[in-house]
Amino acid sequence: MAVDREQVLKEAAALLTRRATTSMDEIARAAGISRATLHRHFAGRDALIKALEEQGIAQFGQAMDSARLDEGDAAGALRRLITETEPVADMLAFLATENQLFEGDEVNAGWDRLDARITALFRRGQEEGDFRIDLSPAWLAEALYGLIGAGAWAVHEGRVARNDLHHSIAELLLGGIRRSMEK
Amino acid sequence: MAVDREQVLKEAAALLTRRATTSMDEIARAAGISRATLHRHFAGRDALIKALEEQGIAQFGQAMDSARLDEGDAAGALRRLITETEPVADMLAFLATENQLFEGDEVNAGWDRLDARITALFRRGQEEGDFRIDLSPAWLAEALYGLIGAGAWAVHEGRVARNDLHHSIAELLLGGIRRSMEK
DNA sequence: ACCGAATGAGACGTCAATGTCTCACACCCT
DNA sequence: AGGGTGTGAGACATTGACGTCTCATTCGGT
Repeated sequence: MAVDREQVLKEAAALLTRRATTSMDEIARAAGISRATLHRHFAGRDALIKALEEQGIAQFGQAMDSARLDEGDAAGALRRLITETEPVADMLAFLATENQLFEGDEVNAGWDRLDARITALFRRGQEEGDFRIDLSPAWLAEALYGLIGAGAWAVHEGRVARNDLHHSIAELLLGGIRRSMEK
Repeated sequence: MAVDREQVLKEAAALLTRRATTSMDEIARAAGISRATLHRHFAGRDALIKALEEQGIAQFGQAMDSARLDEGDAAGALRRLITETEPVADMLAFLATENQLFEGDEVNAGWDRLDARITALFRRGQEEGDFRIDLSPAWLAEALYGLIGAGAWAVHEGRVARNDLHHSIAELLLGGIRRSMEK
């Protein structure tokens, strides 16, 4: 009976996002396996975290591929990205919350690559005259991560319906809060 | 030489936001004091966390008072809030990131009160026709926390200038990314 | 210059989590 | 039925952080 590695990581991400000090034992029990088995699949806590980061990065990268960031207008690409991102929102929330842990060079490099693609998307939007230029691409990228994290958290807390998530994030990011469009 | 309790808490917030497992020793050194002194001022880690939460809530509450959330239009109030919030952004980032830790009833109640005030502000904006109504006040509140946290982090990383912070947050939140104002 | 208070450095004991190991059991395939 | 694999349960030593304590030093006010 092979352990579902992906499922274990998903549980771990959910727990660690809520409480970074969650013990290996708690993670194991949440995943429905014993601590011994958890250690058989992940050499240790560090290895688990690293696997989590790697999978998160891989999934985020796939979401970006699926979103075809280079096609169409930047706003549409951003909407697609947010939609594609939804299934891995927990993972992303973990990455955004815990990216301070990045100490491995590879993981760092992997994240930098993703970040560069996001930043480039915002820059493209600005160059095409679609996005305002008084907000830096770097900030917009950080804001996107923050909103995705906040969204995942809000869903967890039941403050936002999961179905509304992309809409909530995309509309806020693209259109802001204001109802009327006059300055 | 009285230890600057407030400064210690601020440092602690910055560190703990980045890495929740930061040791007492690291916090002490970051604050420029010895571990012994840190323990003299805070009975233990739990006490430190609690003090952090309490001060964060108190400071956030003061920022809300200073912002006079009930005066003028909601957008203006929100701008004032973000401006007033800037000095305690680290604290707020900690609260927003770690509020999952809330286990003490008092702390929880205190946060709920603040959250209610923020939510009420967004609701007022909607009722006055200033804010769009397809985004729930609860989500807007979460988004605000997320953006403040992301902003504090971005400043830490040098990706955003501290002086640009309120502008970056307020403009994004109020106006969104789009340059042009047509739908 | 002096004295009390506060701090820094470090030495403990304690404890929870970790990582490793063994052994028994359940499952699967032939 | 039988061998192989994967798992659960638990024991065990190790590690690192924690909390407490002592003592020398420094700082600050008078």
